[in-house]
Amino acid sequence: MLKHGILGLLNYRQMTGYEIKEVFRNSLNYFWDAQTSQIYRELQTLRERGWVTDETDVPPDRANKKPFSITDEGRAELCRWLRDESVRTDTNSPLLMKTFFLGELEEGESLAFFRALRERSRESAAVLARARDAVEEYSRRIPERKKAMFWQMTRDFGVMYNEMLEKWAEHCEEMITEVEE
Amino acid sequence: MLKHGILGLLNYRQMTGYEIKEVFRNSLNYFWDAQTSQIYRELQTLRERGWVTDETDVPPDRANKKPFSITDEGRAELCRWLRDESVRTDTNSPLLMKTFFLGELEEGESLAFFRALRERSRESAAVLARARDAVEEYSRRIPERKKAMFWQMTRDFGVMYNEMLEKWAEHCEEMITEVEE
DNA sequence: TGGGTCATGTAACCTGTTACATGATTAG
DNA sequence: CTAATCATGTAACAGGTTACATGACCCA
Repeated sequence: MLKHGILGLLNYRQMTGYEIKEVFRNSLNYFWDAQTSQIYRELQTLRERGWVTDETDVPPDRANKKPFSITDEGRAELCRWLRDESVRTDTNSPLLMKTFFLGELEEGESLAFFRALRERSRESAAVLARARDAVEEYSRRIPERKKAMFWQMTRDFGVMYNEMLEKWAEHCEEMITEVEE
Repeated sequence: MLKHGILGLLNYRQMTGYEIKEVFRNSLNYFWDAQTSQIYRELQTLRERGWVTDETDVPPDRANKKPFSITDEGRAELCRWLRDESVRTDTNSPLLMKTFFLGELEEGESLAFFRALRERSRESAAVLARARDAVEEYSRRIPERKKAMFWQMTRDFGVMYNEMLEKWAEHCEEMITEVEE
């Protein structure tokens, strides 16, 4: 998966591994966490597959920089992946795994679990609220207005998911307290 | 993660690897996908850690069955995990990764993406609707009513997530068509 | 007796994580 | 000059996937 994320970024422009990491940390962080070690490794395999190249016509401004750019094969692969029907339906939720077995704990403890969840949800809501303007601001500086729309969609997902999560946690707390009476 | 799922199930009762697989396939399938190969491997490491044992007092009804049961250490570990604050916030969403770069495709294609998503969402909604009664039915046959409540919560999450997903997909389709005019 | 499903695995691989090492460049 | 941060990696591990192998049991 990270492979295609990297391809997507290199499709915008030539980048070094370090820059890729920065973009993930600053823009894609709320739906993907990328380790530098993995980024550098993936860049090697992408190069072996001929999807990216480190031979760029624009030489780096620093000696210790190693910029990569996407190849035509890489662009083809990016589109193939985007068109691919089989969108993994993000199964495997550690959150629900835990919830499923939460009946083993005392009422107080399971209540605390959902309260902590709501707390964290509120925190990310604050982050996402700021993200809206950041995306708008950034998109104003690039030519392709269309792309910014899809970036905003991922942020909107975050907002809606958060709202849902908070509602769900509340619902669970009610279920627990109703039984307790 | 699967380790603790297995511990949770063995905490209900003694089970073979095959039975564990069946429970995952029939009850936990909409939030976790477990391969048999992994289940058998995890059972070995759980045994090595002393959290489960294959030495059971109740001998299997079939020669080729190998039932496992949870140990006191296993139960302690299960509770430790349930109480653990650091609930991984399920980052890394392949769905959003794809959405982020969807601007590379034609409007028609990106619209098709969200329509397909809504279609799949409606399908799982139907499955989850049936799941409600299944959980109720099953819980009526066991003594611990309390546990069934948490099972229902995971189903409710599924329902709410699905609704959210459908709304989001609709919202995205609107964004695309509004720009297209 | 032969096909289905019950039942247990092994091996290779892929993706992501954790911990660590190291050199180059820049700002104070 | 020195500390921060820019920049590139390696090694070992953990968790999950894919493909395959194999034997027991049951029912028609």
